[in-house]
Amino acid sequence: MINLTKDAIVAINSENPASLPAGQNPVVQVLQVKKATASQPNAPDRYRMVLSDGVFYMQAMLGTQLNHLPEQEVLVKNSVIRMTNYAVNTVQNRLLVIALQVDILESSHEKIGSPQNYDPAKAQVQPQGQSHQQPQTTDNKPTIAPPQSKGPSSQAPVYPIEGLSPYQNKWTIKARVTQRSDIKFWSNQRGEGKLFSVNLMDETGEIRATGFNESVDEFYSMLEEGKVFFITKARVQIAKKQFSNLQNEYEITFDKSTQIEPCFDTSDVPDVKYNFTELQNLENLEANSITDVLGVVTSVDDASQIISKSTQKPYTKRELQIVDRSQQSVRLTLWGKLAETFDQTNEPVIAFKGVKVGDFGGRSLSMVGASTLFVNPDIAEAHTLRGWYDQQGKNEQFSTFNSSSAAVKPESSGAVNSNEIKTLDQVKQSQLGLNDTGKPDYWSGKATVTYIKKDNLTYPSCPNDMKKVTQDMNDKWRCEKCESSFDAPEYRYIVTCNATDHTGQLWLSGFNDFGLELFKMPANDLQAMMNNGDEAAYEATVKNALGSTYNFNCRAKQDNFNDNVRVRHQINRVNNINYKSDIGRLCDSITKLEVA
DNA sequence: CCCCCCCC
Repeated sequence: MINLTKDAIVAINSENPASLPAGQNPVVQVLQVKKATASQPNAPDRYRMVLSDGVFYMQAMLGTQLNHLPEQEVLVKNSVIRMTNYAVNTVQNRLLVIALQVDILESSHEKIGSPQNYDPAKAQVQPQGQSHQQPQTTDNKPTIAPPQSKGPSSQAPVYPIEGLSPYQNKWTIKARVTQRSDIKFWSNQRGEGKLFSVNLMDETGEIRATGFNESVDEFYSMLEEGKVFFITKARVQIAKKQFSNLQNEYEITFDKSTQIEPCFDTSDVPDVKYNFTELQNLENLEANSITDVLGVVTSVDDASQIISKSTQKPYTKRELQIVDRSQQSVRLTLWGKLAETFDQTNEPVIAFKGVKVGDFGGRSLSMVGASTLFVNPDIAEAHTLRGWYDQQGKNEQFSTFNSSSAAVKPESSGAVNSNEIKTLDQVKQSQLGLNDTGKPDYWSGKATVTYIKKDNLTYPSCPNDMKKVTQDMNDKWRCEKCESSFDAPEYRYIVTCNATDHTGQLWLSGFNDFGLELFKMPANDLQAMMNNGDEAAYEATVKNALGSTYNFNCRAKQDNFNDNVRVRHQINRVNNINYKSDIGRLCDSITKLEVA
């Protein structure tokens, strides 16, 4: 037999929630649970409830994070629940409970008692906000300590971020600034102004807050990253999810009445929380999703300028290579001021929060608006990674994602860790590609193109599937694979070349991407020179490509040719030499020679 | 009231 908490409704409505018997989390019966009419088209569903202690009942709402309970019919009419975390606020002069965390004690139970509507006027309850939060582990802890300072903290009780919504307007949050943007100036048809935003976090959740114009002057310098503040009297609005990757349906806008003051008792306000994805598992995430990663930065490119195709604006970018214990390496792009000022040369461990997963080159990462990075964070995972990398990771091979097959075949990726650059002689001596399994080996090497086979450098291909097409009797180009005909083929490169380094030479074959890099023009253009009889231009283009030096990323695979086993080296990708990091690599190998 | 997050 379940007992409802005696006088729970009176206590909840009183100014002193701790007056609950023995400070317990109230056990109440849900007399009704119904989906509320949406206030806005894209607003999340909200569930209204009527809660009873057997004597009185009152209106309540369910925190949206608990929507799954009624949706999965775990919480239904007449369920008995224990509210382990809830908030009370005034909406249109009526008191409303928002259940933030509940235990379902009984899913369905007969109605207990004959409760009456609780009338706050009769009970002389002041219609003012209340907050009540108790750790789930103990039933006897007092409620949140009353704020000591004047100003915002005395305006309204401290309220969990998770419980904020447009339905209540009297609250104070106690939150840590986990990220602060630059001040941004905008100008459009509707006017101009400046703004900034911060990410705020407490034990229960995160929310983004934005300040415009005067609020920038008033609050920007104060809201330093990492510090904790009491914030009150700001607007809570539906978040535009397409622009936010924080886990909150709402966001805050500071306005003229907003009050913010620093808080020095910060022990209960968490730092940034991470939910790291191992780099190898990035292939399981969808492109454009947002995640956190932790990696050792093994190389840092120079900053460079790109022009956005859509806005024609220039942006500074800088690419890093990061690795982790999943033996995976991935490229990560920094933008703007961060790209310009990033200066980390000692292979730091960096925690990235809220980076965007892209599918360029298989998988890539990019910092976006709400992303943050933390160099050498003092968290357990970072220390573990540091130890592993220094002791063994730095000598290991890392897989890279690659555009054709990384997402489905991790074994097909290869090493491009600059530590793993092999000489061509090493490639031959270690007989890469020759093994019993028939599986390819992957290698990276720095070499110079010294010879290119001039005949059959291009082939006419099908625009649909890149397969070779042949000219039929009607001068149409026919693809046997997709059974279509075309007026003209799309020429693609198929390059056979000789690559040389200081230890020897090797035949390599590469395809269209390599040809584009090598000749700086589409295969159609090169073929046109041939077709137009401009053999000199053709020759000059090929000759001009000789002497190109790259870091080659190759696949070595054996095949049988006239009963002879031989190894073919196919170019997966070439990278231009980053001279700064290449010199570092050469210096390292000189040091190793000296030691030996 | 911004809301672009880029490029290979």
